[in-house]
Formats: sequence, C-alpha cells, structure tokens
Amino acid sequence: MVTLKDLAKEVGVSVATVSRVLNNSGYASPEMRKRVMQAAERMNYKPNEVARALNTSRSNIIGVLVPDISNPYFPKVIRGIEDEAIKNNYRILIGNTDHDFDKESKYLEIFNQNNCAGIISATWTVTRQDNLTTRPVVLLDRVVKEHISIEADNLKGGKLQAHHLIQQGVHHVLLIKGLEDYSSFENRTLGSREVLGENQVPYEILSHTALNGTLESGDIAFLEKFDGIICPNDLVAYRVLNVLINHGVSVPDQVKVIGYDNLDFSQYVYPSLTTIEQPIYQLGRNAFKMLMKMNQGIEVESEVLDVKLIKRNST
Amino acid sequence: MVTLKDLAKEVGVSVATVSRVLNNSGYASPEMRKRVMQAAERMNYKPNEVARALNTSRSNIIGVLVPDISNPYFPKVIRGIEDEAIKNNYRILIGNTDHDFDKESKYLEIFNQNNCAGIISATWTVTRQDNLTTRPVVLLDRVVKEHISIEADNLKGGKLQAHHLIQQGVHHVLLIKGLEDYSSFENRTLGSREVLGENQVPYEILSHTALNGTLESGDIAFLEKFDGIICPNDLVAYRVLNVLINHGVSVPDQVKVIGYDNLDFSQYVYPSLTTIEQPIYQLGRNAFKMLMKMNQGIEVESEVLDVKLIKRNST
DNA sequence: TTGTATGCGTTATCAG
DNA sequence: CTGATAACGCATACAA
Repeated sequence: MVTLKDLAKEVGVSVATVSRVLNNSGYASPEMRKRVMQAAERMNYKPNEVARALNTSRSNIIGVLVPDISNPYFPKVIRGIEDEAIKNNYRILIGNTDHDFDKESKYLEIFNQNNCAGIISATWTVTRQDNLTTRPVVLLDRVVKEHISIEADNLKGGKLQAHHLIQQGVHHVLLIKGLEDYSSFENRTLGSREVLGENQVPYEILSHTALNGTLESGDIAFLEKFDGIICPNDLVAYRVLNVLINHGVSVPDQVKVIGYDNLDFSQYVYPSLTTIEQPIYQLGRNAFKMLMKMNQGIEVESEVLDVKLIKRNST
Repeated sequence: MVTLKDLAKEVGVSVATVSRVLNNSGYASPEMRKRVMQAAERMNYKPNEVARALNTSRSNIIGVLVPDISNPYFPKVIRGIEDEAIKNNYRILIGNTDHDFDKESKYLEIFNQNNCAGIISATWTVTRQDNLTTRPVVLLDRVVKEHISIEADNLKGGKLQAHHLIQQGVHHVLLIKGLEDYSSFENRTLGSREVLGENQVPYEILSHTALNGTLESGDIAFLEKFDGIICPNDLVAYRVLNVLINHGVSVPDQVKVIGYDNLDFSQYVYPSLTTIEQPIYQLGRNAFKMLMKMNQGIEVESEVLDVKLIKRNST
C-alpha cells in the first residue's frame, strides 16, 4: 500500500505538505499542489481510512441497525442509505438486532469501537440504551420524542387502509396490530381506528401474536366473521391471503384484505394485494442526508414522507 | 471512551501489561491478570477497533460484495454471513455493485483502505480486478477456477428443473437463461440442456434480456408455443407467471413453470411456484467460515452444497 | 514477570 | 508557504 510517506518521498517534500494538499487544508503553492496531485495520481495513492479514523476519532462509517435484514422491507431502506452514503464517501456497517435489547446494545458498542460517524436505527430501543454515543442518531420509521426521526406518514396510512375498505363496503373489520411499542405500527392502528370509529364500522382488534395462533390452527370460522381485514404489513397480508384462499374463502368477494408497504411481491401474490405504498428507498436516502447535516452541526427536523393507496385485486 | 492508558493508570501498571493480559499474549502473573480483568470489567473497557486495526494492519471487518441487496436472494446470504461474523467478533461492510466493474473496483479499494480482513463476493468480476489484495477472497455462488468459492449445486439444480418438467409430461420447453458469464446460471442451463437432450425433448433458449422484450410486449403467442418454462430464478418466474395468468393462460394445465431459489414468497404467488431450493443462508455462513480458515492459514477447498426440488402448483 | 519505546498512517499544531 | 513533530489507541520487540 502506498502511504503518505511514500508520496512525500517521491515528490521530495514532507508528509505535512502532502497531507495539506490532499485535504485542501492550509496553504500550498499552486505549483506544489500540482506536483503532489500528479504524484498521487501516478502512484494511485489512496488514504488509509483506518489511520484517518484513528487520528480524527471519527471514521467514515455509519452504523445501521435493523431488526432483520431478511425482512424484505429493510434491504430497500439499506439500499437507499448505502447509495447516498457511497456518494458521500461513507460506508455502512450493518447490525441485525432481532428486536433484542442486548444485541442492539452490543452493536452500539461496536459502532463506538469503530469511531462510527453516526447511526441510523430502525429499532427504537436504541433510545433507551445508555451507551448511546454523542454521535448523531436518526431513527428510521420509529418515532420517539426528543429524537430525530424520519418516517412515512403512518397515521395517514392507517386511515387510508380503513377508508378504502369502507369505500369497498365492508361492515365488520378485523384490525391486525403490528409489533407492540413501535410508533409506526401504533400510528397505523390509531389511524384505522379513528376512521372506523367515525364511520361507525364495528371492528375487532387482533394482536400480531394472536394472529399466528389463528393462522396456524387455520381457524377459518374466526376469520370468516369479517368482511374486511386490515394488515399491519404486506408480509402478514400474504399469510392471511394464503390461509383464506387455501380454505376456499373468496377474496375479495367474501372478505377484502389490505396490506401495508407495497413490497415488490405484492403484485404477484394471489389475489394481487391492495396496499399502502411508502417510499422505502427514499426513507433510507433521506435518513443519511439528515445524518450528514447533523454531523455538520446543521439543525435538522424530523421528517414525515407521504404514503399512498395502491389498489389491486384483494379488495 | 476509556482507553488502555486509563485502565493502566487505574490498575497502576503499564499499558503493555494491560494489553498483554487482555489479549492473552505474553506473560502475566495470575494476580496481575485478575486485577486487570476486574478493572476492565469495572470500567467497562472496550478496545478501540480502529486503533487495533491500524496497529495490526488488519481490521475485524470483512467486505461483502453483492450486485444489489434489494434482490431478495442476497439479504439471506448476508444474514448468514453476518450471523457467523458477529459470533466471531467480525463486522461486515456491504457494497452494491450493480454488476458494474468500476463500482466493484471502487469497493475493493475501500476494503483495502479499511484494512479489511477478507472479502466475500457474489460478483465474479472481482477476480479480474487488479487491485485485489492479498487478503483472502471467497466467491459466493460464482465459481472461477483458481479461486476459492462456495455454491449450491447448480448443475444438479438445472437437471432437477428439466427432470421434473419432463416427469410432468412437457413436450416443448422454453429455457430462459440467466445473467451471462455467471457460472451459476450457466451451469443451471447446462444441466437442464443435458437432461432435455437425453430425453429428446425439444427446447428453445431465450436470453434473460430477450425475455424482457417478450414480457413487456405481452407476446403471449410466443410463450404459448411451449408447455414448459424453465426460469433461471424465482424472480423471473414471478413475472412469467404474472403475464401468463393475466392473459388467461392456465398454469399448470396449459403450461408448467418452474423457478429457482425458493424465495420465501414463492409459496404465495399464484399459482404457488415449483422451484429448486438452495440453502441460501447456509451459503453465507459457510462462506464466512471458509474465510476465517483462510485467514488462519488453513488450507480450504471450494464447497458445493446440495439443492432440492420443491413441488408446488405451477407444475 | 513487567515496563519502555516504537510504529501503524494520518492530521494538526506549531515553528521556521 | 513548508517542515518537524506530536498525537490518535493499541500491540509488540526488546530491555530490565
């Protein structure tokens, strides 16, 4: 590996001068600048980021926390973050937390140990961790007050779900709740309930975990009590559709199902899934941009991106 | 951040001693060991990985190259790598190459600049890059001779695809080829052709790119010439199924479709997709294990994992 | 068995 | 405008 010292020797100057030229910091005569730049080019010099990170106590790596990268929602977010990061000469270190406080804690420690420049987290407990650094944190799709976050409009999304079902003429709704304690899921539920209530449409709430039991036991009798089912995300909707169809329940005639996220696959399931689209990729990109601003000391505010209904054949 | 020096001061010994105890290198009296360990615990000392990486010219980060993390095949691979990595106190840095030689080249440079301990690459051109380091590389699902790699048995997979279709009584097959120059796709095609030939089943080959044209134009007449379609992966199969179904072609009665990968969604598409399952997660885990062995100077051989047919309703 | 000193590759603070 | 030089936090060869 060619180092600053090699370069300096080649040009016949001190490392200090070379460093200044390369970083555009401090003075350097135009002529000097030219000589150094050319030599750097010629020798294909690339600064060692480890040394730089040690010296400045700040690497160009940002930590990214997700519950599980296998969940198809996250790769898109990550791709958004990574695209924006690489453009700014940053890299991302990924951690899967599985909603586990201790795992999360460990990753935060790791981010510290690597002098990470910041953190983007899709797992909110991060805000309860006491070894959280002074480095900037952006919460993604998780809102916690006093913290900077970015999300798609979950309240609106939840409303849209209910609105659409009502428009399609449902009279008895099953509202499946997502993960507890996650603002995004709670707000969706809130939005749906609000609209359902306003329209005096009776509904029942089922927790995510209870759903698993229902689905596994294939308790169709229970599901058939409803003519509309609101799912917390597309993944859950796939499973609901699957059980319904396999038991000969006709969708959307007998029961209408609506998802949330608009994953790429939702157009291929049967019947194709009506859902709420959120700008997943954009969420990632913007999160990174916010982080950069925070690093520059610029004041940033939490962002809320828009969502919209995608009508397909399940409703 | 508490450093070695802080710890040393606390215990009242030199940093060297502390370092030796913590790394289990060199001598240290049992008593000294105890005192240091306790202090480390008490002060919650965590070594700075940046400093360590600079000192040893080797970080505990490994670079992972994938074409695009949004492609649902890769998150599982990555999860496998990451799970195994974290267990061994390693972290992963991810790069999306989009099959672009220059992007790939840039990431390799970045891995160097970060003293990465090794590279796992799902993009084969990595072997043509001249700035490839001396650090170990494991190719994942891409085989290039003279390089260490791990893959699922693509030749067998291709054979299984053809075998199954033939068993289901097809007489005229459309064989869709995957990406050019990728050993995995080429071997699948090879396997299928071999079996098709042996059984004297006529077939036509369509390139991945040509398929796009067919699908977009909705050239059903062309597709209807066949009663069996072999797809290079599940993603392509979804699109084929979609066009077929939307045009009223009955699957599997009129034409049978088989995919490859067994992504999680393949059970939810309509009709549910018959496909070849490969141990994606395991591929990632083993790739990391191989890398570790290589780092320890242990001789490792390329691995080939087994695949199997998953019969569903599309055939 | 422990301590001293050096270097890893940079950046930044000083003099000159 | 440029050059020594001291950090950054750790590991290690060598001295004691």
